[in-house]
Amino acid sequence: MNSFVHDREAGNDASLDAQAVPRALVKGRQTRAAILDAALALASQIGLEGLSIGALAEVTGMSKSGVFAHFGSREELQISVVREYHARFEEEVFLPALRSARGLPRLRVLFDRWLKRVSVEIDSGCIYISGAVEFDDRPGPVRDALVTMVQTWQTALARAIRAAVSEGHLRADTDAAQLLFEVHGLILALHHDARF
Amino acid sequence: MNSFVHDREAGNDASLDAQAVPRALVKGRQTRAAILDAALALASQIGLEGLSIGALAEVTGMSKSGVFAHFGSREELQISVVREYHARFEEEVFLPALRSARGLPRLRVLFDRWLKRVSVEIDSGCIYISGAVEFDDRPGPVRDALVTMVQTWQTALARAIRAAVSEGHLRADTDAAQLLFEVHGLILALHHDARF
DNA sequence: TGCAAAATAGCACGATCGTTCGATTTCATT
DNA sequence: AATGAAATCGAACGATCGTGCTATTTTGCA
Repeated sequence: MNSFVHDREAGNDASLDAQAVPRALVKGRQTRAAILDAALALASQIGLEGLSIGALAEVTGMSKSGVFAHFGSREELQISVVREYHARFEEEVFLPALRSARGLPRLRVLFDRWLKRVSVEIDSGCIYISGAVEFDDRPGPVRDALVTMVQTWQTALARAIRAAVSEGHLRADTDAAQLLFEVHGLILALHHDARF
Repeated sequence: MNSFVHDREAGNDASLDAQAVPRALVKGRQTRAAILDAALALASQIGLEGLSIGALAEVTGMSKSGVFAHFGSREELQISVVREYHARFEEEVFLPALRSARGLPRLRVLFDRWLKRVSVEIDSGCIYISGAVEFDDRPGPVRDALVTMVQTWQTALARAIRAAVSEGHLRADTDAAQLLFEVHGLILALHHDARF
């Protein structure tokens, strides 16, 4: 479900939508996507905790209950935002890197795009980072979702580092975890300085 | 006012309190300090934005308006918390380092205590870090106070680095800003991993 | 073109928020 | 002990929050 390449088994639940299922319900998905889009922008600015259904309704021009009905609860909305951010992150950072050669080239693209997303697109902060700070002391499903997403990304990155090592592009004695930690620190410091 | 060693001119506004001023008002300061103590603990856990006067009143066992009267506004309360955190940070991290020899020894103590404060005392998150994330998109006095405090600390640290260079403890071509950036990244990554 | 279902709106609820204000208690000084 | 100021309380306000209902509109298919 949260992919980043691994696990591709029970995936295709979107193949027979408009035909087998009696009601096609397109409009619903559309507005839901529009709401999620606005929610993502809002959450990037004021944080996942600051996200309110009322503000979201005002931005999208619909009623509070109309927005609410799409998610069933505020918590589910927050989780949906996290998932949406994850999907976009994957699409803009991870997937393009797959077109580069395994090893250092791919690792470079990964790092490059990550860095760009954090520094250039600075108008909308990284939800992985702000979410980690907001929910580090707040157990629950939202925190769980965040942890899962961040871990997925870190794992994918670690895999890319190890690939670069096994390709001979990085020194054989490279400590993948250590390098990952340092790169992560660099990104965090950059994000901090750029936004604050 | 926010010290970290520099500027020591118009400082002593606490010398003639209990005598020259007609009314001594001790109790007021006391409870204010108690409230601030609770506020600091609360803000460290749920963030400066999550800080609410109602919760603070419940924790301290007094009425909402009683708490409120000490600060005049929620914003002023938040700023007071930032200042209090700053004061404690200075006392626990910066001042002890002054007892070590100028140069690398002092820099070591600074880094050591900073790291300890961020990782060991992990139960209460760093307000510099969480505040930066919460207020990076929220202009106003609280953000201004945070920026000032963080900058004060960074400046002090940069000064210590340059001192270590001029003492010959670090290579003469050391880029202080770069080293500061890297150390900062290390702290941020550590804080992230430890709490999340 | 109808009809059922899905999508959305409207309204109200209890809770909590920051803040105001007048009454009351606690305190330091004469 | 009396007094005036400082500290604290209690109640209320308007606003906003998430959420639960019941209408009403919109949609997709026969």
